[in-house]
Amino acid sequence: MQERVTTALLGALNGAREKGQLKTTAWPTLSLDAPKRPEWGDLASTVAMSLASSEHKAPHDIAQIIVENLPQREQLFDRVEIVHPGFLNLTVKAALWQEVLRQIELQGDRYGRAAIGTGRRVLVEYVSANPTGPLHVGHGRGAAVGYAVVRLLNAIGYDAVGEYYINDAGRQMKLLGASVYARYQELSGRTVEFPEDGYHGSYITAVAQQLKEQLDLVAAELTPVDLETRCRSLAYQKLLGLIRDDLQSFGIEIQSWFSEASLLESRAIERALDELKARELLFQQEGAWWFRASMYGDEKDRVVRKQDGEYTYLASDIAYHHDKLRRGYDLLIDVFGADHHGYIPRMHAVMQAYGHPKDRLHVVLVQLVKLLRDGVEVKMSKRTGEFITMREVIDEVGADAAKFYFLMRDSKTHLEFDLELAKQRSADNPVYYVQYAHARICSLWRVASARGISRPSAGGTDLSVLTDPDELGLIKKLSSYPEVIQASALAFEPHRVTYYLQQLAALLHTFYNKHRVLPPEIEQENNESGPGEVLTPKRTAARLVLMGAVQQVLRNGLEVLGISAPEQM
RNA sequence: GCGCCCGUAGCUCAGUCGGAUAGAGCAUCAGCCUUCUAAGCUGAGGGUCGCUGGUUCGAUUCCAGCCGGGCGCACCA
Repeated sequence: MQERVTTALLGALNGAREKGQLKTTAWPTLSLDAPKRPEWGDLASTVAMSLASSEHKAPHDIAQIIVENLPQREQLFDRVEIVHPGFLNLTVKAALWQEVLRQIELQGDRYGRAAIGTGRRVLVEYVSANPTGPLHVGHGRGAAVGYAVVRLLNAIGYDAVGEYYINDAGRQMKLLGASVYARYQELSGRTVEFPEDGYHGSYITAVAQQLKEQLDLVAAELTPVDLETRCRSLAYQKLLGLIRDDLQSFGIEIQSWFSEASLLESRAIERALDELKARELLFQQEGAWWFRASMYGDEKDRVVRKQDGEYTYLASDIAYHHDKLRRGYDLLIDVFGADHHGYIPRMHAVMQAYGHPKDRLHVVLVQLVKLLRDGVEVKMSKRTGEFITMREVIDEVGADAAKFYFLMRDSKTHLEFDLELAKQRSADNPVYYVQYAHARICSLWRVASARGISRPSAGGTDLSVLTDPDELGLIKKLSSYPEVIQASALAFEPHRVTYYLQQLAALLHTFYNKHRVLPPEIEQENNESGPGEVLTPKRTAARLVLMGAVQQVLRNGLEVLGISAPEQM
């Protein structure tokens, strides 16, 4: 609908220019908002006001010119008004709104999808937690956001893939091995010194316990060093398996897993750095190799290879992003925890060092989650290994509620997550509010079929009876859904969808309480379906079509976020 | 000290490519189920959009400076 009106406005502007009434060559972007007050029409444009300065005309006069040149004015609009100082308020014909319902029925699951990104490949890297322990709540938010971003991009035509970068090389892995080794020794009655920066979490002991039998078999044949190495690889597999399981229970499907260690094995790090050397973007100083990040806006140059010959984490990351580019992705997205924001400039520098624009990489920041229980903060400490795991949250509140909560707020702002609140099956919990709207409509189908009323198709139903403000309000909301999806996807901001769904659900609940869709079971004298209206079969049919469209959009919206749409609650 | 993010109702937060009287949920108060799911609805109260300047016909939105909160500034990952 917005598209149709925008086209008409553009036609008016071009028409006026041909007649010499307007001179501006490049029109500003025509944005149409739904005005706050119903008497201001369905859609409003501020274009006349923004043209005022370049045209040297009063906004009101420009608006007048636009109105005079508006093509198909009679067919499209019931009312066209100019309001001081130059608002153009348009009231679209009800018949056109009703048309939206036919479109939704026709497009079904595809309603809201678009082809904007067709032919462009995107790689979204998210979670990427070290496989040295279970995922915690913060990872859960990153997972929900990353997954939703992938689905949103796919919805508007991009070929987007989610990838998990496994940090399975370097110091953290060594520490993991040493920690498990120490716990294993303890379990076998020997005492060894626990590594200084080792992992203290109780899950390490649990892993050691689980591996004990396996390790006992080989313990006698291996040197302590080899045994520790064995601990490392077994613990790594175990923990990565747990992470995969956790993500699966959370309903997150990650298409691709990329191992950091594979970069070392394949000498990809060397090759990636050689390429930088060839471009004279590496230099040696004090026995270390440095990347000239400062040439591309980072605050200083960064070490990629230490004095002792070891690569830094940045070296792996350079090679990893180099690899992503080589794999031919048009856009790279990294979902980072906000505590890594200092890393962004150097990654942008990497992009440019390889000759790409820096916005070829977009970083989505996800702020930390403040976990509460009954309003009291639950403290987490990485050092002692005491933290709330993602698994605990899923078990306690369910995957749907957890996802919705994580996606409710702009990911770059802090999020309070109250476990008790998220668990409550009440108005306090927005996910149920939205799902309930969906289930209520499904219930209509059940009752209708029990009473022998079949579901009408939009094409074969007279929708002209849908003129009530509540009905038109719902339709207008439905018609803006595709725009919401596009804007949300292009901004990488899934929270816009959760917000939209809550608004749509609110309109549905209001409608549902105020108006009837199906006739009452028993014939009644009073056959009112709402204030001053009579429920005729015609009205029932039209409203069923409307309900079907609302259900479709609720389902599509939940689907794109990876949240279920239950038929019964 | 430098850099990034945030500051909107008592609380948690939407909104902001500059627009008309700033929104939702929670909490508080008052109502609504013999008829399609009350996990719902209706109404009421509640705001110097952190502060001060600037740009503009118009600023919560853009710019600058301050104040407050979070995070980051390794030859760690």
